[in-house]
Amino acid sequence: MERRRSRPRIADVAREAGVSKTAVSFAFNSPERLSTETALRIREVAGALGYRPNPVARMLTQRQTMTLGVLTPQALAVIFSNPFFALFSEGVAHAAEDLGYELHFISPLHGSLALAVGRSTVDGVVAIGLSADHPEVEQIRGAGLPMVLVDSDDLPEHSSVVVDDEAGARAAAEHILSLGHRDLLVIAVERPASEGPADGSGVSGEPRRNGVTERRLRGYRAALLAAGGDLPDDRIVAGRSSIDGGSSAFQRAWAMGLRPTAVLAMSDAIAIGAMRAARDLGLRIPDDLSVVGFDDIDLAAHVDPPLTTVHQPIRQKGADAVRLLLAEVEQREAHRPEHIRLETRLIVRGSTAPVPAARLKVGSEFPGT
Amino acid sequence: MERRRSRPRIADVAREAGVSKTAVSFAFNSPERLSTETALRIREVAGALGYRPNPVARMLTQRQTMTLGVLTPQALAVIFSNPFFALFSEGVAHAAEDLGYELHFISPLHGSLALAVGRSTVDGVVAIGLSADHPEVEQIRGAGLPMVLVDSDDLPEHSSVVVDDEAGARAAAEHILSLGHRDLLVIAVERPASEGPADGSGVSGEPRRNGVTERRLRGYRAALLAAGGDLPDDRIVAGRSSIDGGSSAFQRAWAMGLRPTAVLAMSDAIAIGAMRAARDLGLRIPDDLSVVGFDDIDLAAHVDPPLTTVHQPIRQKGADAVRLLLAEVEQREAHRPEHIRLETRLIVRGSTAPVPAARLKVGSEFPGT
DNA sequence: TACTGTGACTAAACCGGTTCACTAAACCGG
DNA sequence: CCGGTTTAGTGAACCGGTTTAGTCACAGTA
Repeated sequence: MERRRSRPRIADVAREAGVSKTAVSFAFNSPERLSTETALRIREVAGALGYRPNPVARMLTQRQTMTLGVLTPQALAVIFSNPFFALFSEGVAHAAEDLGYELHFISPLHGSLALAVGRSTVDGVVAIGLSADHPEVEQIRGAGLPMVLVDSDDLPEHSSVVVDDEAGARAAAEHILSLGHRDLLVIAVERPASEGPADGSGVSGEPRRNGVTERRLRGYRAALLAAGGDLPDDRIVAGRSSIDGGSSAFQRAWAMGLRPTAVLAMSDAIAIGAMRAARDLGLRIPDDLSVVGFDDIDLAAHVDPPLTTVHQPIRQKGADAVRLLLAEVEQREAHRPEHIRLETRLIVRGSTAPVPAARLKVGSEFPGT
Repeated sequence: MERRRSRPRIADVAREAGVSKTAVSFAFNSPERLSTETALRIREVAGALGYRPNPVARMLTQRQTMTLGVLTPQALAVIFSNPFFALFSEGVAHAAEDLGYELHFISPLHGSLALAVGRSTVDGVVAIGLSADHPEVEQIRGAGLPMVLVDSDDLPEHSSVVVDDEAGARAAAEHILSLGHRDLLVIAVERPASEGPADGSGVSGEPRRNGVTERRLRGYRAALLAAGGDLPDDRIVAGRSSIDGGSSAFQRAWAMGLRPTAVLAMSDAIAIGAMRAARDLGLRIPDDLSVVGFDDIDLAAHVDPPLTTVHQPIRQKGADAVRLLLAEVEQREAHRPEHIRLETRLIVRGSTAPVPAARLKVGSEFPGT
């Protein structure tokens, strides 16, 4: 007696139940087309055999996978250690689950995002943090795969979700200026190595050239300009968007001789790292140094002192992206791309305070002006 | 002229290039079986047509998906907000990426994990935190899908990865005891609603009955027993494994009149929440209250004071699980399940200190003994 | 009795690839 | 020039389902 080691197929069930493959298929998908007894009997036989319809075969005939992709230019391992991304995924996951879709994370495979995209079996993609000129954007468009861009520059052909980064950054800078600070340090998110020039030069410490960083920088600048100051390049450093990244960026700035009274950080992780580094250097927060973050991750309210930061609706960003994507996936024809811009909001907590008296310059002028 | 709206198929490329489907397939998968020029020409035609082999069809014929599933009994949204899981995923993702596999997260779909498993197209699954008697374990075995269990009780048929929870918990308790503490509070991870009894009763605050909680409880007990004490049920409370969960669990204990000098928390998130709640109640840490966590997530070293905790190699757990799973996936026959047990290590930081003098009982006896 | 309709079920085509078995032509040493 | 091996390529079967277009038996109607 030969032992069948592979899973039973629809044909096995059909033979065993003495019906056609079609009948078995009907028994599962449209039982009303069969007499009640037949449908029941088929399902019984199927159960006894341990039959489970092969989902890959089903995907092939239905020409849809009921799976959505989340595309990121960074490795999964990096992604998961980023609290911002965790929140975003939460939003995406929630919406996808509600609508009955599975989720598939697409990140560079063997260093190649193109390869990963080619292999992936999804009905549509949410791309996060992918600059609009990234080559994969073109690849996905070429493949005719519906896509929603999040935190990119707007592309007319694709729906998109962004937050008003510029207004948020401006609010952060205005808050700091209103407290009398004039000597600022901006810590941006550095460009990851994978996006750097091929020769590997100038990778570390260089601000990312993508939309988010640019927009936030514009916001900071706008506030400073309105107050009669400006933001010279040597007041901008960059680091990885993590606690350690913020920590070492602040140390680097300190070593370069900078002695700011306030730090504008482009992410909460960076802000928290900067606070740690500052404290290790003997500074008290907010007495000696004010720090403002960006994002308002859950941790922000839980550090000591609680972090003043720019809140952005991260979960909602994920949920909205899925909603837009499904609108396109489910009614392919006659679909017009939609562009959503969500608002930000400054949340003042304990990490900012008036500029220390000792550092107060006469008339609160900007240094050198 | 009819516009072809669907993607080109292999037959289109074959026709356009004047060759057979087989040749096109060869051009991509085994070009050495074709003359160099033919292979090149076919690829050119394919490129011009924007042809991309349909990965679903490929999966069907190859009968493998090059995708691994990560199975969790909780909703994705919950998962992503859990730093422990983020670390674990990091380990899984790293290993999977190295080996050329995609990752697919499987979590309850419309509340049904069974449905999600049925739909998923994976070559094998890593199940985390699924108790061994969970019905889905049986379902997956029935489907003949390779599976590795993480943090469950060992099942002889499946490979598994666990850490030595009992020894870790014992080390934590011994540390606390050696500092003179006798009045302890244990905060366990509560059973999630989805695992509770159907009538919804007794869900909140009840410790989870899965292997991890049990093993850690045993470890705590062993240390206490060896020191001549014990761990009555009213010294154990439970909360969600999050900062807020720990916070409210501690508040609940306090409201019940408990005034411990030390807290043994079953996760760092809970420990951090307990510290916050304690501080809000006017307690100083570690002067008035010592707190020990479990896991050693990245944040543990970054809170104030830095958290004393039991380190477990979370990333490695993920990586090892993938390694074991692939051993089974890639050579289905003649495979013997393997069981890995990783070590834990107590990391003493700033959240634990000798019992406050005011609370020191004569002879350091246990209360009531 | 012939005609029409309906309920229950089926054979065959199809989804889009891969692969097995085979062939025609070129090559090759003796 | 012969028999055997390589090279380059092909047609058909196959993966495991769904779906289209019937077939067949039987009941109802004129």
